[in-house]
Amino acid sequence: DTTNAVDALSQEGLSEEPVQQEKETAGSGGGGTWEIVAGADKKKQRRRKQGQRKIVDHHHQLDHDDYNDGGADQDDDMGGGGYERQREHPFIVTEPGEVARGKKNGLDYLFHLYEQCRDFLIQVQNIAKERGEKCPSKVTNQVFRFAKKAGASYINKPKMRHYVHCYALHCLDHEASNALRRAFKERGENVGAWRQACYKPLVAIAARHGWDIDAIFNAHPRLSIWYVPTKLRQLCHSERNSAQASSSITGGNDHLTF
Amino acid sequence: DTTNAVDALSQEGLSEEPVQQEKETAGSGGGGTWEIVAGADKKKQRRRKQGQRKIVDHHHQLDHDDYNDGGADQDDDMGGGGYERQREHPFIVTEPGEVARGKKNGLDYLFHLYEQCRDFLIQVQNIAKERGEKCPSKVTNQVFRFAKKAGASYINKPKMRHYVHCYALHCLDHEASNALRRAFKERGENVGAWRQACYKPLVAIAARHGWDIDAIFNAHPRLSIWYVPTKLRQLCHSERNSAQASSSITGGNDHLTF
DNA sequence: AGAAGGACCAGTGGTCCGTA
DNA sequence: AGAAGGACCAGTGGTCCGTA
Repeated sequence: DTTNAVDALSQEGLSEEPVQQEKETAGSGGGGTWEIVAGADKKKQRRRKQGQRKIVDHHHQLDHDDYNDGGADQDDDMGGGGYERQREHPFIVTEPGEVARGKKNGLDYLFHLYEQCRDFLIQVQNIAKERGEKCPSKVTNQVFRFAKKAGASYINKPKMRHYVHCYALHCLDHEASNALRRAFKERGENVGAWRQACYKPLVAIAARHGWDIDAIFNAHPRLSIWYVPTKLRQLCHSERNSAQASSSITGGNDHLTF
Repeated sequence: DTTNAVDALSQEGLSEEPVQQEKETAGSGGGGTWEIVAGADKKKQRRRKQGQRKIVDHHHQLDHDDYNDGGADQDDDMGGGGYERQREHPFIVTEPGEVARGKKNGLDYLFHLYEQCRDFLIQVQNIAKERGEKCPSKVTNQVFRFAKKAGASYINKPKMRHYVHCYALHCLDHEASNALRRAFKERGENVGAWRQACYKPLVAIAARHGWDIDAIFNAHPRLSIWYVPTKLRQLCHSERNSAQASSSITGGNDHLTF
């Protein structure tokens, strides 16, 4: 029931950013060898590397074809002159069934990405079983790599992990999820605000199920393949503790009293 | 039912080896800087580092007490003069119930280590649940670290992983496991030979269960906390393929024929 | 400001191989 | 030779932060 019709929900074309190349590390001072010897704390330095100034690589403008294989129409302001790298359009809060207009993607499309990842996982699992190899039960790095190789370059780990709990609400309480989307769209809230708001109803669901958020995820066939996000786990934990504290004050009958 | 009585099965005292210290890396040639610059293939080199000659560190003989905290009786030949580091006695093939004599450990003791690991896992799980953290379902590095901190220095990952399939046979077919031990003891075989022989009956069990060795492990409450060893998985896989090939020749009714 | 994602990092699973 | 285990390494889960 993962319909391909939903693919139409994604806006054609992608957001763009200039492709940039890291500057050659040619002698950024005087004695290059000294830097290697002295750079004992490599870990700190590795991060800082990114901070070095970058320049547009004009060579790549020549063999343009090697890079522009996406087929997405480049119908907009490339006036800058630099070569453009593509990013997905940002999400906006849409009602169920609503297609985002302009250079935006809607939430049905977001949730569709989770279904696509599931499909990729199933493929990875089938290949693993065929080969008699270890078979992942969750969406792992291996699955993200597979998705990328299969051409789904718009799927990436940080994005999928970022919205997992939103997808969880969508799975576990479709009506509540839809209502939340409508409310936040009406109020003109941005995606970040909607995303934050998804935590609360999930914590309420957890409360009704003995606070076992792992069991809740695992009990749902489509959700069970996703790792429980750290923040959701932490919220459930601290909320459980608060709930126990207040119920023990009011004389509630949990294991802390009597 | 993890009885403490089994602890008595381990021989008191431990095998010993001199404590040695890695030589200072002081100028192993002439131009130290060149080595760093030229040593592009670090990964190969790191292994080789271990191969450097080592010397006994006589300083440590002075503050002896800091190291000799094990309490195991040092009643044997320390004649060498070097400080002694402890190792577990090697295993020998023993019958069920038999206690190994001399500086050896028996197989009941080996299997008892698996039960101990299970206890440590349960403790780690309880702590994680209490804190609302991710809860391991298998014996992970975290569990081995916990065991070590708890004083069970004789438990380590390479050893436990090495004999997992032997423990699997012990769990899944106690009678076959016991019979194998008696046979190999009688024949005077060493532990390595017995260990190798444990694979075959496991593959036979897998054959009877549709070759799904993961499902077999997971179905057993004590075995499910252990990762399926790579070699056992591979054996099941290749044996399944051979079995299918031969049954399709004989006209067997599996999914490859008709 | 809000947002997408490359790339980093601490700690993992797996086991080699230097040790005795 | 047979065996125990320190320590290594490739690839993981998790997410920061440089990018636009």
